[in-house]
Amino acid sequence: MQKFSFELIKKDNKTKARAAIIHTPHGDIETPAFSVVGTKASVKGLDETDLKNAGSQVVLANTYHLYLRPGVDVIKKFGDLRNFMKWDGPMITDSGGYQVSYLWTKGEEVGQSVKITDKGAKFRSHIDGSIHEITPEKSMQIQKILGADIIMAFDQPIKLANSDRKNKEALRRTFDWEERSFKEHKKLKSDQALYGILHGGLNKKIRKNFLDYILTAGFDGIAFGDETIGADPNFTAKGMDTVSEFLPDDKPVHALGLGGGPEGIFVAVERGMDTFDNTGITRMARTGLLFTYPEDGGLSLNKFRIDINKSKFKDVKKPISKTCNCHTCNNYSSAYIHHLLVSGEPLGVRLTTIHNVYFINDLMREVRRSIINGHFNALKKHWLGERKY
RNA sequence: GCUGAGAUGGCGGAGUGGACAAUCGCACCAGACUGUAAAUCUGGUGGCCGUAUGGCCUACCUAGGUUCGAAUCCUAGUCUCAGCA
Repeated sequence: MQKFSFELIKKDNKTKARAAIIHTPHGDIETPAFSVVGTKASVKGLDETDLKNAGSQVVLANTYHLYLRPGVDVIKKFGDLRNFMKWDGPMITDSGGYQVSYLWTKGEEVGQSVKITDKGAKFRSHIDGSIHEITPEKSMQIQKILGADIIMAFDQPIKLANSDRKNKEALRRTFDWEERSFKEHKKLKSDQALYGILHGGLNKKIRKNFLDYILTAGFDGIAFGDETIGADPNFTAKGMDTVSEFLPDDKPVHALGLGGGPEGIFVAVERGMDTFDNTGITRMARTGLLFTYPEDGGLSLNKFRIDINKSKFKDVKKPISKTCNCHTCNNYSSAYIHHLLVSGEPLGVRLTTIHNVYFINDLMREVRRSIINGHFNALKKHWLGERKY
């Protein structure tokens, strides 16, 4: 079984964009690459065959959700998550830090709460209300059982809406938690690659300090975190610009929750990101927002997507995209997809998800090719025109 | 044919004399969707005054009537449904 390693193939000479191969015990990831999100050991609507056909190389799953259900004991019986869900390629798991401290904002509003102390995060299960605690150590232990090739340090994300005092505390705690994650990971003698999560918002100094810490500590990779890499590409650019120039050549960089569709991708790739995950790709598919290529009329203005729910598609014979080569576009009309989604037919979700996942993977392949061939900027121009971020 | 119930906006369905341009649901339209408690969420939905906290018009089967005022009360008509035959 091959060990985890990062092999740089080609660097773009004008930007920080780079093509590489992340070698993992369960296969290679040719980067830049998108990791599809299968939080609860499932990419909603798709199985392994669908994912492979859509060009997916790696799947991200979630510690928080799988810990609560089905529980680590069940996964243990299957050896690891990969066997449980029948995915034989590389996997990433998130540490659960994001979920317990961020996704619970909604819960807090209705009286549920998460108590975060230096020890860890105490929270109530959204499934049955039972009380649980995840500490950095426990997150590492759970992630070892889940058995992904790439795992994340346990952190407490900064929230822009929070007070400076609260964020300062979160940052200090995150340093501490990541250090403890690292120690526990060593103690467990796991061959998984542990990424340190890079925080600091738009503050260049904090970001740089954090990066220095991650590098000197010896994490296997860097995960660019917090809210700055959301849905707004301009904001993403600002966040990444704080450290882009300092990213090392010998470590993979992952962008956690990179939004912004194709624009967000170009912004991130040209700032040195190798992999990224995003729930929006599959969620948008479920809600009918489907990606389109420039050849189909996709552009920044329409965010490279159409809303298949619109009644104007109800009798359109053409596929979603005439350029796309996915299973859905090769076989079905826009009208049929429109009908399936509007009628709430499960097949609709499967077909739209196949399309969006294929689209992003295809774009990533094209981006990779362009970096290797030295045409990255030309490709970017083809997609974004003269738009600058 | 008899007896009873009813007719409200695209549909279903509240309201039963002033606070009703009319609760609500669906449908429709628009928007949002970051390390997925998300096939979800938010907003709009008679017309016109560019937008409105505002104003005017047309509206609750039809035609009359009572009243300062009616979707709501009265009279007649038309239609629908249920039971009986």
